[in-house]
Amino acid sequence: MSSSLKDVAARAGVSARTVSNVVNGSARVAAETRRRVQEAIDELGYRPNLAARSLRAGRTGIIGLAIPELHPPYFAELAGLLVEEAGRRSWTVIIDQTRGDAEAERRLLTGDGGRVMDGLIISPWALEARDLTATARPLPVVLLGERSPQGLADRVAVDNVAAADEATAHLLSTGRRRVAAIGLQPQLGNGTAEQRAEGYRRALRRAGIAPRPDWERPVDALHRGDGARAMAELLDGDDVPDAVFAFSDELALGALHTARVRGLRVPEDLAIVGFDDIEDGRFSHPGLTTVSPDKRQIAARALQCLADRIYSPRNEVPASDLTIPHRLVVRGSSAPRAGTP
Amino acid sequence: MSSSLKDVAARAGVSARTVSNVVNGSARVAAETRRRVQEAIDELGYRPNLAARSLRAGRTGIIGLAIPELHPPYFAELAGLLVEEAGRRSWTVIIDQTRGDAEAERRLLTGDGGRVMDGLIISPWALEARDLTATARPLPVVLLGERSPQGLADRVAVDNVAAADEATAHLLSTGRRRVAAIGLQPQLGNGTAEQRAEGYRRALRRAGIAPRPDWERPVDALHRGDGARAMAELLDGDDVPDAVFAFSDELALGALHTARVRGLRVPEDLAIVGFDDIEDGRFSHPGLTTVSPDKRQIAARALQCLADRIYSPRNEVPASDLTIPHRLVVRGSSAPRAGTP
DNA sequence: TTGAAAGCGCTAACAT
DNA sequence: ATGTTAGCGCTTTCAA
Repeated sequence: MSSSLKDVAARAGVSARTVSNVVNGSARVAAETRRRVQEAIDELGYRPNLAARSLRAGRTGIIGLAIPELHPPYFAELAGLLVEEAGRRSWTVIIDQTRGDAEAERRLLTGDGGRVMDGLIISPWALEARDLTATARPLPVVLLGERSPQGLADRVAVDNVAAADEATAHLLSTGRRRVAAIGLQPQLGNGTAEQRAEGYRRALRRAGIAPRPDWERPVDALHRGDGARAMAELLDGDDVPDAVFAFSDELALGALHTARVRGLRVPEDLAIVGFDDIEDGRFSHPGLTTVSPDKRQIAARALQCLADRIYSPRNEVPASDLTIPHRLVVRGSSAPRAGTP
Repeated sequence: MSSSLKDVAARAGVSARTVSNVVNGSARVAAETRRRVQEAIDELGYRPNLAARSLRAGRTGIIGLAIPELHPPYFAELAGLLVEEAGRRSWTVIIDQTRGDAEAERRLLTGDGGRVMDGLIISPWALEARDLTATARPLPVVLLGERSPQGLADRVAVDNVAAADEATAHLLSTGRRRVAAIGLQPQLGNGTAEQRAEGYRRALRRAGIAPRPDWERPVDALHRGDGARAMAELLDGDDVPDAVFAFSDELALGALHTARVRGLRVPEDLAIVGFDDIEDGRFSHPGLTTVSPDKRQIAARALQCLADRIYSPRNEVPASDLTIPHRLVVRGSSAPRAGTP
């Protein structure tokens, strides 16, 4: 067993109180005493027991991040930023993968199995905001994405409808009229895909184009393979689109893959736009046009929300619903066809 | 404040002991008592305080994962697998990003700032194994990658020399003779790049080719941009290679990017092989030939090492040095040139 | 089967 | 400036 405050105190011939003061640099301690204590600490290799400290403080300094999966580039980047920003606040981050399992999400939210985390940032997949309210949680929670939780919890997200509208409008502006969508998830409750579909349709209608259900392709997950499959379905149809708006960059890269395997030229035969601005899209061929959410801001704001709640006097900070800026990054995959203005 | 064991006990009219028994499902409790207690738990929304439990148990159930950065696909995939495998053991994972900072790595290892973690899995960047021994740690540590710690700590890694040798030999077998390398990191202590360079040179020599220092390109990091830059340097040289072995897939994808921007055909004009088998390489054009380490096994074995130490009676499990299998996955980026056998 | 109580390591209120 | 001590919430030994 490693040594405790008491051991150090004994060795230095002082009381636990004094050692605690030295460790925390808090109260004033005589220089000579401090030296003796520090010596004892070094000799014993003393390290404060954080469990004890947490028990005392009623706080652990640990926050949770719950995402469907860690490895997709979007989540990996976001998680990296959250860990980094959390570090600034001296918080450490526990990562949980919910794998799109409603039960896992619920368990995290209700804190079954015990309270370690001071707060939770969750990117829901299966659950809707409404599910959250059902559970009595003393735990501060921030939702990433999702539809508006109507004051039931904090939420940080981009304006998905507007962003999807812009992306689609951009494709239309390059002269394409036959724009398909990849990435609908009718089976899901979190609403993100639905919002992007709505923006997509809105842009079409504004251009006088009637949305075609057969050009709104559903997917199981947002991985490259799903995008590749959906693209293949589109190309196997009677009527082939000349542009695709994919609801994530990974879907877009999958679609790009299929297009090239099938011998289509991108962007000449098929233009593609994605969503997320992951690094791969900057190095693909052609470069991927995409909606770029300000990920660092998502991370920073989510943590700010959490901090407000954790440090606020006895709950009742009004729930905030923050919209994070995004911008359309145009690259080669949606270049205008030769001859188009 | 949320309710404690005592509150539940009071409400149910039993002692804390009994509530504890119910919560842990441990000792035998009369059905009727259990029901009353459970009712009180539900009513009060009781959740065990894990800090208290940890303090008692002397264990937190939390392990640390320290990696340079979370977002590179290789680390993201590995981290995802580690989180998943840790879950099987009912461990949660705290993630730290060391950003290649020796001081950060050292701090994690020495446990300055206190003990929360029961163990640490670290992928060192700046530190060498030798640095580890300098610190008196009661903390179980597993090294990922690195050179052999000579019994000073557990280590899990692929055979980098052999793998690099295979990759290079594969390029030679497709008829290329002018094989360059991208990814040396002479400033680093962890040895991985050095081992891969060694394997690369070994294969060249075996084929009767003298390694050329100007074709061993150093990089600052393993990102796509670094690979793109290194490739540009190679192409700007007097003498241009017909193949490149990149020490990571990201470097390889960056190199591929540059090659295509410069109008080179891959694999006809330039063959490329990477290392890591990240998902992007499966969807790039052409598909990326790569060394594929068994990442799940890396994760599983690392956790096993940790478990052995954490649960072993009073230290002194001999340090293990595990070699994880890898295989060469051949894709389009290294296809033989037409006319080559 | 259940209760009473000690103690894990730390901080802070109170005392000197 | 430093010592003494209660108590954070839990598990578990000892008793009943």
